[in-house]
Amino acid sequence: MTATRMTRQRAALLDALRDGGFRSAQGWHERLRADGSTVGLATVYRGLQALSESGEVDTVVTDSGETLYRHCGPGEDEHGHHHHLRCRECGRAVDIDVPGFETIVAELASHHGYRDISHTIELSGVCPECAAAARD
Amino acid sequence: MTATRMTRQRAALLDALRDGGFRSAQGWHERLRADGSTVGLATVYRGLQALSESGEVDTVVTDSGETLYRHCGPGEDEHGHHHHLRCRECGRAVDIDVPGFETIVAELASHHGYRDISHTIELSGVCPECAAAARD
DNA sequence: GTCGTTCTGCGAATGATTATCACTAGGCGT
DNA sequence: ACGCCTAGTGATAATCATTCGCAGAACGAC
Repeated sequence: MTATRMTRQRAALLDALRDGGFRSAQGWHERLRADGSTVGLATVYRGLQALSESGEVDTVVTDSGETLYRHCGPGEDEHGHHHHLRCRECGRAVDIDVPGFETIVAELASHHGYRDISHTIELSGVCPECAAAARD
Repeated sequence: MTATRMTRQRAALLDALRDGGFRSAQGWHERLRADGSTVGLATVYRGLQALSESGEVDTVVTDSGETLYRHCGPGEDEHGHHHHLRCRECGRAVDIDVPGFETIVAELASHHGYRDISHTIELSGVCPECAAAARD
């Protein structure tokens, strides 16, 4: 089996990840270095990728094409499909729930004969704090 | 003012674009070459970018990070914000309308105090034809 | 046809991500 | 505690989509 070892780097990543908010892979890398950990960029990418596959981090892709990562449910919610409302400025995000959306999507899909539907909802805006800050 | 000239390349792009379906920039480029036009890749990128800004093409970003382009409303529907159900296999897409979604989003946003909300909905699946073809 | 601008094409540059590969270090068995 | 085996690490090279820079070509108004 594929044993996953808990290394110093991985622990550091998980730890940093814990303070919520979306950050790019390189962003998390910087943060780790800032915290004193000597972690390679490649390792951060690998770690984030692994975590995203195991469902421990969510990922979103920005307009500019970079992938943002964020710590999410510990793992026990395999069903836990939810969405985010992310702040364009600071990356802070709140989990949201769009009632009935999944159902509507399923109906639309079958209506058109499409199968194996997957959906992505990306909501972004400016959070109260950043809006206030921007107002100067 | 910024006069937009109708060049051979741009015409060819618009023409190719007309047969619907999402394709990557490089995909459209290939198609143009296949049709006999000698167009540079950079030109295709520039053209698609311009068209997307003027609202004549829709863009979506795939998981792998490439941007797909597709001809859309001639331009008169500035309000025409709609979504797509795209086939993962052939790129064919149908326009869909998620009733009430915009409203729900607006409510959620204001509930959390977020402003200037923008949203993206990405629906993809396998269309009937491709599903049948895949079934062999 | 002439001219000023915009557009095109090419290749080089960028930026994010992934692969490579020799080396380090978890961690299980003893 | 000791060693071994393998997964993990890190620096760098490679990849891939996209953008830039610039010399020359092509629009289209006069």
